[in-house]
Amino acid sequence: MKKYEEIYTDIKNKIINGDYTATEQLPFEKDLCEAYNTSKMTVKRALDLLVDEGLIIKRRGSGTFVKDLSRKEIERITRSNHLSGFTAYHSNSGRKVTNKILAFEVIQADELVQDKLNLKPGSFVYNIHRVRYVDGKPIVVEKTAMPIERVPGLERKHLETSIYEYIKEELGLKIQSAHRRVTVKKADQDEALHLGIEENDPIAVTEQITYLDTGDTIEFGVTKHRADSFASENIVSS
Amino acid sequence: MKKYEEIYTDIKNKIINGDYTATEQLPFEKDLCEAYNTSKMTVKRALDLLVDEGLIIKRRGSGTFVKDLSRKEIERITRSNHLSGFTAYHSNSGRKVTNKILAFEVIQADELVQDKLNLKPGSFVYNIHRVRYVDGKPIVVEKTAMPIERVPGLERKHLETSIYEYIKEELGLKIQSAHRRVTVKKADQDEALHLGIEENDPIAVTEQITYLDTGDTIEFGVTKHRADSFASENIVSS
DNA sequence: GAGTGGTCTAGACCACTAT
DNA sequence: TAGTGGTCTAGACCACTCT
Repeated sequence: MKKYEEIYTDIKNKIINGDYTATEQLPFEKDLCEAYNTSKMTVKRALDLLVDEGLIIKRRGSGTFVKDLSRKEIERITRSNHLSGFTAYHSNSGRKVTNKILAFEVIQADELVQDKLNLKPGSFVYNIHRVRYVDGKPIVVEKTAMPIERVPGLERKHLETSIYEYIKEELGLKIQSAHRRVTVKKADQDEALHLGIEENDPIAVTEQITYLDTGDTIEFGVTKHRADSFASENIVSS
Repeated sequence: MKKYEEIYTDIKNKIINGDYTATEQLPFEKDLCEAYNTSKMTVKRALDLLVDEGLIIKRRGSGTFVKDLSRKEIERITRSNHLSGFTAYHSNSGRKVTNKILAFEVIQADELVQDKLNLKPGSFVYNIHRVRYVDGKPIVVEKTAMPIERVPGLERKHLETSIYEYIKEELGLKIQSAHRRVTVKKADQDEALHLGIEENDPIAVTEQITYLDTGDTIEFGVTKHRADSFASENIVSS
């Protein structure tokens, strides 16, 4: 493990365990350098990770302090959301993910998809339409477009489990980031039917463009979430 | 301006202007060091900002590349949302923000507020309840709790314009970050009335804890948004 | 093997805060 | 004025990709 990760993890654990409590001052960078037998840049980097994560703040001229966080807020940050797919996310909690496939076809990308995925006119994409269940309960209905040449050999069986797993494990591709947008609307008849809710009930809509570590787009997806199983968290800075 | 910010801005502009296009390879770090007459760490830092922002990706052993971004996606990222208050955000677009004050009182923090703001039992907070309008149209209804000792001298007139402005300009405090959570629900009768929508229409609910640059909590707010004027965007990594 | 980006160092100097 | 964190350097060595 990298040195700055070790320092980061160590200090983070001390905050979680209460060795450093809310608003408490951390040792100075100079002292941390000695304690961890390392240089200033490395300590700074470790601390900056904690700043980004929202656990500490730094004040030039004064020192470094744990934020005025409640226990619950620390917990919330701790199990913070890095990018993980639907299947991975829910399976980690020991729940069972199943999918109903409503459509699986290859079509020419329409203008919206072309634009979002930055494709040439006439490009072909998989068009995937699924309802996704956790422990038998419908959670989201999802429409996804994926450029066929970037996901060769995609089959129906992959949709029934996890497309991301296929992309990662079998194709050996790495997903690097996703650009996400959350809005809110009334469920139409179709959405209500699939999600087991009433028409006009509120739903959350997330639009997502996913990128590989090569920088190429791999997916444009629009996901409709049942209101009772949706939450989105993030930390805004500066 | 700091050197790494200059490099960051320069490269960012080149991407926005199309000097570097989607999927194009950037010069190597070594060459950028020469071009900007600086050291590797500084160039790396500038590039890492662009990575965080979602504009480029780096591949060890290969090089650095512009992401496969559409023009619209570049625009979207460009006018990206740092932390800005309601008034500042909407006024920047030349629109007029007004507020209707439904409640302004000092009360003992209830358990929820105590917990979120990490306050001692019995602490007093301002309890503020406002409807906020942009160009006369109701956009959000907002309930905010602020510890009185951290916002001394808050008056009704500040609520009618911008509390953040008072905090920043008159108290000289600096807001550093906010922890946000987005959920979705049906509007109740009260919310519908204030927002000018129908009961049971969908609304977005954001819960926010705001921190000063001292690390202290300054605000716990719950905001109900009209669906037609709400969107939340973010980039998820790793 | 040559070349990329990633980590880390030891230290200089700067901007800011406290006293 | 002393001490904090912030920026920046010049260079070493490592992990990885490509050919």
